[in-house]
Amino acid sequence: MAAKVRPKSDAPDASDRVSRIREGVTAAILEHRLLPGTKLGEDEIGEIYGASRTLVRTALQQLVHEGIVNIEKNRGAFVARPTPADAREVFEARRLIEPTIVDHAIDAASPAWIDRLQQHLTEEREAELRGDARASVRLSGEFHRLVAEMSGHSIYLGFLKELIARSSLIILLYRRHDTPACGTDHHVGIVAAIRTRDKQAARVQMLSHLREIEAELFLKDSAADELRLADVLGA
Amino acid sequence: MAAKVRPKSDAPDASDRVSRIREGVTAAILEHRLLPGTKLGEDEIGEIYGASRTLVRTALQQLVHEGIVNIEKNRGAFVARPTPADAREVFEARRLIEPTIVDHAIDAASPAWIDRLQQHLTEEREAELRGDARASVRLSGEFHRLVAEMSGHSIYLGFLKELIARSSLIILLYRRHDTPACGTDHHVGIVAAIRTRDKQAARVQMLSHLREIEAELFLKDSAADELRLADVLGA
DNA sequence: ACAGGCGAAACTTTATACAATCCGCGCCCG
DNA sequence: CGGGCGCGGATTGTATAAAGTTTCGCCTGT
Repeated sequence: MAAKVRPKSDAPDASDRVSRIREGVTAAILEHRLLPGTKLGEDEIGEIYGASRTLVRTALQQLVHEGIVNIEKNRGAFVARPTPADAREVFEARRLIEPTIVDHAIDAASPAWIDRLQQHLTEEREAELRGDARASVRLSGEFHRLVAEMSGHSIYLGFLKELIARSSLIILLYRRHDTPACGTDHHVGIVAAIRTRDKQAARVQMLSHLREIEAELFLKDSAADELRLADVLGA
Repeated sequence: MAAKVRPKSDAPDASDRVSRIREGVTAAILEHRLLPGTKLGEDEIGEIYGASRTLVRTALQQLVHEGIVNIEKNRGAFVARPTPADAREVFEARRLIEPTIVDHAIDAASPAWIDRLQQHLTEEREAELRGDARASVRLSGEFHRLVAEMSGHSIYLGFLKELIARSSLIILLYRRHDTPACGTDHHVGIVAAIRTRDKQAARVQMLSHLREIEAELFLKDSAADELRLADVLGA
């Protein structure tokens, strides 16, 4: 038998250099440190992570498939800039999928998972209390991803990961005020519904939570043009 | 040595060699010519398409993200082998998404689209009449993709493309009898409902259509173990 | 004769070199 | 003085070569 311990599948991401690049860039986008339209030069990223362009390139291509990076031929890679139409589609898809996800999450709920959710709520509250906007927005997205992981449905999880990443860009582009990206209060209510295994309440609260997020956006196409112009000039 | 006559015109996909590879392999998988577990060697594919391994590699990575190819580290790329659990997830996701898709398709239905659907039904019937199983299974999947394109929702379309490709592998692995993969009759009924803009009927028929496909599968995990074992021994 | 280990071949992975393309800037011309 | 044109730098796309890993065959020892 093989004496060497072989990491069976592509599970460990940290050991893979490509995954480290991908997750680093993803985290930067989810924390609103990389703005839509920012150019992601291959040499530049390669320098940062001490990797060759080959690896950077594969990482960027994965991000393209996740919908948060665009590659223009012979031009390079850029952080994606979702249009208002994209935004509407993303949130419609989330309103369709996430109530079902939370439903399954209740089926799979164990004390360990409940604790995990509770701990996450604490982290969210702490980040909000100390005014750490970057951590707040990241944790808000991670809450939804956590519920999807809980549901155990890998297909839904994959879809939702993509939707969450795009949502982060959308919120950055189209949020009206400086309201928190994702009300922590709603998350508390959802966790409460999961704990009591009240599927109906959980679905309803998830749905209204998503509606409220979308309601805080300003999705007129004119606004997109304004923002786009402003961004170009600012750059 | 290959045709250097590549005019600088950006033809849609044909000029992109990576896309040509990706679509070629995808078509082979959707037509059940490439079986689950088949090794996809880089040199082998590169030879076929007259491309370098670099391009083959990027194409394969895209297919990994579509869920129909697995890459095992230092081992190579293989056609994916969905488990029964994967199969249940895929069909549950389809039952969730496709009724909504057909709903939107009705909103976007135009005479041109109706004609397109009608033409597709004719192709399906012809393929079935002449006993062309490969064309049949391909066209069955394409019908669902066509409806998704009709809906105009690019997010749903992307999700469904992935689900359809995986479904093709699932049907190949777990179909009980040699029943046609996707009853043409159901498609006829769905198109009729779209033509009359009867959303309720369309949703119901799409749902029962998907249920029937799944009902024709044999998704016991024991079967999966047998198959998996056979593969390990055979390899 | 069979089990076990060594070695070579084939493949994937990674890095680097080369070619093609695009953008910016200066020059020339109207 | 303004606009079009062409050249140079920079960046991406592609191919090829070097490096590491796995697998298979053969050979030896018992």
